[in-house]
Amino acid sequence: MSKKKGEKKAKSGKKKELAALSAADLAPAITQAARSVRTALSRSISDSGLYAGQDGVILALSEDDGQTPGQLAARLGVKAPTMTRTIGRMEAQGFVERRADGHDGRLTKVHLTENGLKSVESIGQSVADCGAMAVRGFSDKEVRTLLKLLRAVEHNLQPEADED
Amino acid sequence: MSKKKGEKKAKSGKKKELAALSAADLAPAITQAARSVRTALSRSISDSGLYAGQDGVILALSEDDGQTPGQLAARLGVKAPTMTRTIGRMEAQGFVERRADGHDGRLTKVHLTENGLKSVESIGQSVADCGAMAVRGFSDKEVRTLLKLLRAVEHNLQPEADED
DNA sequence: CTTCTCGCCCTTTTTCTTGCTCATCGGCCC
DNA sequence: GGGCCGATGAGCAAGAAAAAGGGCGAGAAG
Repeated sequence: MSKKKGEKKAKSGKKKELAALSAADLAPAITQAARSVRTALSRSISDSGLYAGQDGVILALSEDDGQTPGQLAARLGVKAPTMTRTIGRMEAQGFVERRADGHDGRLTKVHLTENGLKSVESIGQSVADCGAMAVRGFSDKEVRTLLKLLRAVEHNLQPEADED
Repeated sequence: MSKKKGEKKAKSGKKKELAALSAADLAPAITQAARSVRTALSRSISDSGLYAGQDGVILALSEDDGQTPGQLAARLGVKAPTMTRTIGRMEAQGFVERRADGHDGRLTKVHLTENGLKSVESIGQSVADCGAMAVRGFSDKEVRTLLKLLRAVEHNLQPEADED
């Protein structure tokens, strides 16, 4: 697998190399952008008493209450163990609560508590505010383009959903 | 699905609200996309023996060897303590080594070891490969647009660089 | 037809890492 | 000597992978 491209600047004269260079820059770019978003969002929602990554659980539950950890994990794009621990912490914080499903003993339904329900709009506002700050100066078309490309990237990187 | 989005507050009915909704979707989208990139990259470089986040150190050092932790942190967009710990672990793994600067006692220069130097091309290949997979099906123009928007987002979220 | 066992699914636990914030220590410049 | 900058340490949390626990259902056997 020794694909010695040698020096990066040793271009073979193919335009594909230029695209490859851009693609190589994409991973760091998206990582840094996500870190910035994460940090900004973390500060926005810290006054609500929760941490980055918990906001998605609140919002997902506000749309469909009583989801299982697996559903939440799939919806938010994280692994099940991560969701389990996040739920456990949010339960300790009093935002959500776990209820055993009567029909399937292996299922656990996650419900918003009153406290969690009250924080929904605050969280939504913080997320929207953070997003608005991120796209400050963008045209509406640019925002939609960014959104579309982001989702395409996410779709391209799904290991299972490789329909190519 | 009962998506009662307009239920939280009575909006004023301006077209700006539509943009706000897109902006609200941006934070989750970029977070999930970054998670996918991080996971894919982590698997790509795991056979090189290092973890996600360490690749940037290797590549940055391959371009300019002997940088200080602070320079690396600024370059990779992480905080100094994070870089310190990452460097410490990579030093234990044998990829980099710390050397005290003779002129300034408070500075620490980070250098690539022979082992680290050998992994440079493999890492660069993994990053490029991951980026290429992420933008599969994208036109060259779309890739550049995504890159540009990503950097603009990052710039918008810098607390210090608030030139507004 | 009943019952038991095996396999699968979902959840949870554990261990590793990155990343941030706050706090500390040490060396340099004024 | 005092302030400042840079590096480091401690504590908190997310996220991933590997593995364990428990329940449900289907299929085989009586």
